[in-house]
Amino acid sequence: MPLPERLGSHLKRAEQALSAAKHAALKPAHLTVSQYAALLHLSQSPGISAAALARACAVTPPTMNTVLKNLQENGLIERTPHEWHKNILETRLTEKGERVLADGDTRAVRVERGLAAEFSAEERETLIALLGRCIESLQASRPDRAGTP
Amino acid sequence: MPLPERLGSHLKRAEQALSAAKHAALKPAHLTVSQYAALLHLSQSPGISAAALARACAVTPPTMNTVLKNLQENGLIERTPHEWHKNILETRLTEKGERVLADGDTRAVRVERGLAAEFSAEERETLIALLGRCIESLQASRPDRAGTP
DNA sequence: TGACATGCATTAGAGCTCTAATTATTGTTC
DNA sequence: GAACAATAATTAGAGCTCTAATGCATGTCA
Repeated sequence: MPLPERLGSHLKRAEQALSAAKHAALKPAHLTVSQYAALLHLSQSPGISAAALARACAVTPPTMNTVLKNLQENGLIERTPHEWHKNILETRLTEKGERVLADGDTRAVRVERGLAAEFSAEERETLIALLGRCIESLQASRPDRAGTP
Repeated sequence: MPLPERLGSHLKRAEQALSAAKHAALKPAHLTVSQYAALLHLSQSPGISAAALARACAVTPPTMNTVLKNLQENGLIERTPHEWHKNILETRLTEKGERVLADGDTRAVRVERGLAAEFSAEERETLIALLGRCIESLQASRPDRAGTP
């Protein structure tokens, strides 16, 4: 099967370009793409557990664990035991985390807007719909992950 | 900016789903997705240098170095000094590498065909074209990488 | 010939990602 | 109450990825 016919190669390159662009954009904020994603979801659901955050960011718990570890070392988040549910660590942004996220967000959104400006509203919808079908199709072929969001 | 409006989140999830599907498909062949990509390009350009292979796979030379190191340890490739250009290591598939690649290729192509079957020919072209514009747009915003394929 | 640019290979270091396994807690079911 | 399932957190280990820096070889140009 010739490479240009494989949807996967195009998909991979596009994601790679996006990731590289965001990485470069977030560098001045001293954030990685993953750290930014975690902070963003965290700001929208304060006190969320690491496992739930992992689901929101579509990564596995151990992955989120390493990301959170680095964020904590940099003082951007704090993790405190849940009041009565002893097996949960509530994760929250620190003040510094709020500031850094705000800075990073303007930079990341700039990239997203630049990309969005490349397309018309109709094209954006088409692209999102097609990507959604990719995701569904690929997940359907993996029964073990059927219900994973 | 709301998350569902960000093209990036959809792009990332689609790539993640594809990568996971391929990883699972290649597991019985004892290959990672990156190793498979390297072997595939290698079979099409025998004797290519590691740097050129890195460009073909759209990764950096050190990345390709680690991939090749693992492939060599598993006896799938061999690297011999270039005849007269002493600074180049020619990389080639071993017989075992050929066999493993053939096995992995049928598995990987199965995933690609399954994904492609989700769409009509027109839809596939549309998706590839839209992804191509994503790549161009994102690379244009990174002057340092302008000419990188 | 010497200085320089180019390209290849490699190392060091940081960070992300996964699977697999372990431990602990909570809530349910018999 | 005891066994069980479900969820959360964590560790271990392998692998990929990047940037930055170094060393070496080749070819070009003054």
